[in-house]
Amino acid sequence: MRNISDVIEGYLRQVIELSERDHIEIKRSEVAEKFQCVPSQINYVINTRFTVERGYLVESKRGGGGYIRIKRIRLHHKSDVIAGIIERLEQGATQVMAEDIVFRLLDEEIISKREAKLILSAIDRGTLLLPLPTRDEVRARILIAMLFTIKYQTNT
Amino acid sequence: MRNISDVIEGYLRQVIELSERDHIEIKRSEVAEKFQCVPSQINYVINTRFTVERGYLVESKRGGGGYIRIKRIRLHHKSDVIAGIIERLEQGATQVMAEDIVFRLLDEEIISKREAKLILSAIDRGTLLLPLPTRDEVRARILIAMLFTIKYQTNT
DNA sequence: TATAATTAAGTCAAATATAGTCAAAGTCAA
DNA sequence: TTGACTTTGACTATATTTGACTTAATTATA
Repeated sequence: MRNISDVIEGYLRQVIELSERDHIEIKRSEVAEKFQCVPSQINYVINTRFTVERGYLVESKRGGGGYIRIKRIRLHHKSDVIAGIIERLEQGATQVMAEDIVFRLLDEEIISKREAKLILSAIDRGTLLLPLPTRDEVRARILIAMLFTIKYQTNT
Repeated sequence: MRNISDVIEGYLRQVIELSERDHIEIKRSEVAEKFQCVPSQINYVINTRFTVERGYLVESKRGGGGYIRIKRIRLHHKSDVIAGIIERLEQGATQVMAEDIVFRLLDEEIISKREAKLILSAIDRGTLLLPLPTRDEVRARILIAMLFTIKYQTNT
């Protein structure tokens, strides 16, 4: 038997997922009613699961017509870092340049260690095995393609 | 009669064996109850028998709805799948072939969804932008390089 | 327009529900 | 009879649930 907090978390996530907008609005008392719990349980779920660190922003209003609004946030930081990198990549990328970029992304915690290794292996000169300057051009295109993927990825 | 730790170990192994999923979830107190022992005995069994070296991964959660989750990790399976794929890749890879491989890896839970997207973006014909047959050769090399990375990766 | 009533949401701490750690005591085979 | 392994339980750490009390916004009323 699972705990009710996890169930409510799952429900809210799903509502957000299915929503067209980037935010949802709920009535605390209604959700509490739906799951047969006290209203403050909803606060507990929100405070422990829908945090900024996890990519959510929460606003609310009390009184008549009150609500709790949960918004998904994309860290600007990440997008900006990637956008800047892509720009510099447009001219082609040597292996050293590419490696620096990958380490930077790792450092900024935009990619994981495993992803870093994956990317590095793909852009290695020994892997591409093409003559210059084609090699640096292809390397840049591969890196740009992967960065785009990371940039526009949904937060799951 | 054997000692209770061995009995509990056998029981847990069997539960894992019979489970459809690749992991099981137990309640420490329930298992302790079932075998008439103190709860910490379960920790002892897990710490001495369900270790990473023996191919298990354990996670847990305290508090209401808490659990201990034991996951079987099949290192060999993974290696074998990858080895088989690499062999077939030696001749070069069309985009369709490569995509099939990535989906297979995703299905086998050898790579994550995000990693799959990353790989797919790297090997796309629009990314490589090379004439055939070079393109298929380079694609195969990139894929092989990434698969090697995944295969020999340490479990962190 | 003040003020009171009503309607929501927020806070916080106690009670409860689990799991983890560690060391002392016990067991058993070499 | 010693050393590795096992058993046990007191104590700790963490997560969830619950409810009393507080705060804020809106609506009704004097």
